[in-house]
Amino acid sequence: MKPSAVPVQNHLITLLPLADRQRLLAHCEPVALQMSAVVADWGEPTLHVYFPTEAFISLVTRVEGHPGLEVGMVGREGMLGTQVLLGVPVSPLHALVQGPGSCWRVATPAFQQVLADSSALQRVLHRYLYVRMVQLASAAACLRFHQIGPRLARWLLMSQDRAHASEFHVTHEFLAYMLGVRRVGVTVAAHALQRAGYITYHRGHLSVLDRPGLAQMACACYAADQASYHQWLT
Amino acid sequence: MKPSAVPVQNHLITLLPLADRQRLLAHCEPVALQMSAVVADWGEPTLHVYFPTEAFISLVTRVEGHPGLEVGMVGREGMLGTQVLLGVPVSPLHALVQGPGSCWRVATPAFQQVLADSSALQRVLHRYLYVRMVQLASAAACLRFHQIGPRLARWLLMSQDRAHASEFHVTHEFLAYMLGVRRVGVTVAAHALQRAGYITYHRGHLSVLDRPGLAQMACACYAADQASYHQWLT
DNA sequence: GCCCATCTGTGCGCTACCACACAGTCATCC
DNA sequence: GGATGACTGTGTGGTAGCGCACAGATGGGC
Repeated sequence: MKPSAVPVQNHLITLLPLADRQRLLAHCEPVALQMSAVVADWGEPTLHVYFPTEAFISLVTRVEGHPGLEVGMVGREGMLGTQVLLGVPVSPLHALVQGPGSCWRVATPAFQQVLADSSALQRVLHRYLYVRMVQLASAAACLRFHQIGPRLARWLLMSQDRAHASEFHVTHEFLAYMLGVRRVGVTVAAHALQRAGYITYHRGHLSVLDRPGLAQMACACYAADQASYHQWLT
Repeated sequence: MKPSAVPVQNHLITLLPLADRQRLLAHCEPVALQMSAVVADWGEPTLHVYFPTEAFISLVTRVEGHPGLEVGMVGREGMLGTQVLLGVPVSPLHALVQGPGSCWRVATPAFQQVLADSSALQRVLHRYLYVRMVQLASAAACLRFHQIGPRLARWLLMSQDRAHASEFHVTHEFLAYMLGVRRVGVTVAAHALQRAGYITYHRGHLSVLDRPGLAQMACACYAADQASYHQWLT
């Protein structure tokens, strides 16, 4: 749990040429995000943008009469606060820390300044925003067509990627919230994955045992998301 | 059905200051989109962007093993080709003409040029893109939580808004494709709306009779989408 | 005027998921 | 070490929507 000696980096930032990267990092401050912290909320002003290095964050939309629904994740591969790229410093989503850890944080005005001065940064983040839109569209189809089991498997893979660990803290209750289903539905699906030997869990602690097994179980959206990310962000 | 004498306009364009508007219109050419034409396709290069004036277009995502799923509509209030704003001239979605009619078309390079020179245009279109993202997220939740009846009612309202007419050509089969459900599901839901006196239809020709009735039937996503559009685009 | 393709209505069995309810198990805190 | 709260497993009945199959209606083409 100690910060590693080698500075952990955010992938979007590593894509920048040295000069642009340094200009951005000059305005970055390191912050540690706590589990379950709310980093952004519906309709609230976006005071900072975040580039996770260890932490990862779930993006949750809402619809009246329902508790919420995850429509994206942001980890070391991404950025929180893309709306600032569009000149709209108001968060459209709820952002919940799902994996604690370090993060770069940039105040919105400073970020806008750096962005205006760096076409390389614009290029990278515009592409990232494009990928998010593609993923948002595919998430919609996934929600409509795919069943709990494959969606759960996909969720676990995505979380594992961002947690950089094969174990993490998550309860069935929380998973149900993320996936927009009942807790019992998650219990049944998770049970099946456990019986297949792909995962094991106990009172909120979950371990991935067989990643290829999970990948086989997951819906194709996982691979599709990966592909579009890699297509546009090296 | 004749082009009106008064030039019909696209709402995004009318939001521009006169100078910027004229600069953009100088590169626009009028085109008439035919019913069922495919204006963009998955992974294809975006050679033009479109600003509908009479026409309207459905945006369709896909997921393996399923025919497709509508995730947005573009009519006089919007623009097709927002990915160009992000420097990615490749279409992430399938774009299908759902209401025929006139449209402004701009070649991608010319559009990029005008965009670079007009901060007002950037501002308007960035906001539009933000609204599309919000709507995409809410569409995901709508797909997950809402039933066919309310979703159908919402679809009809959205189409009516964009068709500028209370009648349009659409079959149950097509509606099923858009909504991601079986044709039979649409038949049942449409039947209910007809029995309630909100709509009437016959062999592919549908008329909205009672718009307030439909609005009452539709899920809250309709109002939410409207609200976010008006919040950011006057 | 007839045929045929298209469009709409209906029926039947099935599945995934829902709502609600409750039991068992385990960690932690006093 | 006993109570309490959190977490997971199970059961029962209900419903929305699915897959499949087919029947009736109607408009356009010949």
